[in-house]
Amino acid sequence: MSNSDEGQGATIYEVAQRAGVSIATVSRALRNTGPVAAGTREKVLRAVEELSFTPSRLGVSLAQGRHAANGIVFPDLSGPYFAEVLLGYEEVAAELGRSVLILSTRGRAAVQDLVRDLVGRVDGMVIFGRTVEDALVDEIVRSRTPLVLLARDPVERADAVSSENTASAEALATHLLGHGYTTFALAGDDDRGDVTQRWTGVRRVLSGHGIRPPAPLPCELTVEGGYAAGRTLLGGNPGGKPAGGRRPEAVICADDQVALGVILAAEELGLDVPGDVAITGWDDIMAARHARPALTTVRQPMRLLGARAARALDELIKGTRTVPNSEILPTQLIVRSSCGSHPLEEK
Amino acid sequence: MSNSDEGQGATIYEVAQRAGVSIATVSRALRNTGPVAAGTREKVLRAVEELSFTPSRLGVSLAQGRHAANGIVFPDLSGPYFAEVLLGYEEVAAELGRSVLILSTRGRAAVQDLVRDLVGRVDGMVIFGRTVEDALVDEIVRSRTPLVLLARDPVERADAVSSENTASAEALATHLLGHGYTTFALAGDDDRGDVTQRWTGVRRVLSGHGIRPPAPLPCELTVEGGYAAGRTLLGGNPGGKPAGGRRPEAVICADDQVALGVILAAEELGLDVPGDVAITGWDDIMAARHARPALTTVRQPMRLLGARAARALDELIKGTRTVPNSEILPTQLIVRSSCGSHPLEEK
DNA sequence: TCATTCACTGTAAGCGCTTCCACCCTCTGT
DNA sequence: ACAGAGGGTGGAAGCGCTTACAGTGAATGA
Repeated sequence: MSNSDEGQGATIYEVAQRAGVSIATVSRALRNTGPVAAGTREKVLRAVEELSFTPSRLGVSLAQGRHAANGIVFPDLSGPYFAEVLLGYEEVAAELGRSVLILSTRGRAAVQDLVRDLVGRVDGMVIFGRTVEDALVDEIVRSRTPLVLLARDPVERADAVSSENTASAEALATHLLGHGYTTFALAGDDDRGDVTQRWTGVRRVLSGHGIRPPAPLPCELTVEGGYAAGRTLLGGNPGGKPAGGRRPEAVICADDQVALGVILAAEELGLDVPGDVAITGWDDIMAARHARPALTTVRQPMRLLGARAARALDELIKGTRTVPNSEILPTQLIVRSSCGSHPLEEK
Repeated sequence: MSNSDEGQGATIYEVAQRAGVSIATVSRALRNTGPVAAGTREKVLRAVEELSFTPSRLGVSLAQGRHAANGIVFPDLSGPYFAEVLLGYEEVAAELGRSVLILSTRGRAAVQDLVRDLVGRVDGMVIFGRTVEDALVDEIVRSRTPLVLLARDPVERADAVSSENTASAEALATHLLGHGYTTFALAGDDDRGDVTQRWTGVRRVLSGHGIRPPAPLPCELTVEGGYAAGRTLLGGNPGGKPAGGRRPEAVICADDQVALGVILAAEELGLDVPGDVAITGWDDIMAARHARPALTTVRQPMRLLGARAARALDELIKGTRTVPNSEILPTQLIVRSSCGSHPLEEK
């Protein structure tokens, strides 16, 4: 720490000159690749210290032909779901010595270009659901960029990690049937693959019990979207009547945020939850536990999802594994009070 | 789209060869820098198309001496606060043509090295609160890397963006006094600069009313941390009695997550909120509105915080502005029911 | 004592791009 | 008809690093 103003960073040449050696030796000394005499190493390290030298990442990457970074594309960062996944992803990536570049697509005009740019900056990518259109996904796969698809049905020659949807949806629907409900509504459908799977599970159970499954009411997967959907489904729309003419006994929501919005709408319409209408979510975000009433939902392992994606990507990048792999993580039905009263309520 | 297997991406040399021109011309044609005959441009573009050429980001960056990317360091991505800020940040950064690299420090061993690595990958950095120790911040400043500090007291020669804390804390405390409370507890103190400012505001008001301000009970700024703090403050600790010997009438929490935790603890201890104890948060995260009871809190413009930081950083990087700047965004007291009953309750 | 070996070190060729500079060749103005 | 002005282009020098490859000298074994 001799120089308090190091300016814009020294290069390996200056270090070499100061240490009286060649740049090759400096590189070797720093990366422990190839032999370096103890004395020489000493001199190099001192010069490095004195100049507070840090190798230029750009130079290193260009020479090595790798970025030591990977990217992730998601629709939105608002709401806990994606944040949690990102958390798990970043954690593992860091552990594996990779930086993380993020790209959120919501409301973005030139998604294609942004994604292409991102691809050029990383060794591998994770893409969430249907944020990127199929043609581009295909282009990425063909460019041999390691790719992991998250929460989406697999694609040829790319990995996929997602959490179980259909079976847990069946469990959820079965539970609701156990409450005796016979009229249902589905809120939220964003063309997201995982949501579609959930509806499939629900439909299957309802059909199996002779109930004609309702068409999902599309809405944005946010509290606001859920609120709007809630007004429509529960009768607050201009017509004063619910869509189907009759108010459903239970509203199954695509995720927790939608459910929270529907609860707000119900409250505003003077309906009691779950007395007048049962409401369920999906994800088990923090607010689900703290909501009034607490939300019955399906917990998915959000962090783990990100973590697994990061590991899968690492294998692909390192070439440890070359055959594509598809992983499905288990979920868990969490019964709280929003779906109706229970003798012993889970907290 | 002639070739369905492009392999690992063509270089500018191959494009040049195919177009029958020099790489200099290809570069000029692509970046519109310098004159290129119409016919030539045509040939180049065709070759680019045929090879589906994308300039290597590494090459471009190395030649231009810029990354077109910036970084952000935050303690944790769990919880809505940081996610929201990140959202605003990434949005503006993308708009300005910069990628975003993220680094979360919680539970990370070699933070220093990770941060240094990050610095080497970007044109500028945003650092949250006290995630990075002062010496390193100083080192970054000296290295002339554009730097914006978020939610933290300014440092010489670096920008700072934060939201107002002290005055709104005074408003909050004043409001609570208006309810007639005389005994208070403060929950949460993570050495975060912004929290300290909040306590300062609260203390000032309490002192001004002849109330001896309590020492904050340190706890992690999470729901779990808040729960633990709540048990201690409200009497659920092994001793069976609150810390001060007497249960406080109001618990002012460092943020909403802590408040939610304290509410859980209160509930578990059979206490009514706000009947037996009033509780307030800070941030106005989504769950605050949906909690039972709904949380009185101070809303801070989380997205805007990120957005402003991104813009400030951009000015610094572009050199549009060279003098450091410090910006403080306004906050707003949101009164809901957790602090006591009100004639007309805000929703 | 001499041919080998081997620990060290330097030279230089990339990695893929941008951009200064020089060059050539049409157009102008006179 | 001729100097001068540009438009259009290629050559080549970087940007900062890694890493064959080719030395150098000292130590080894016979």
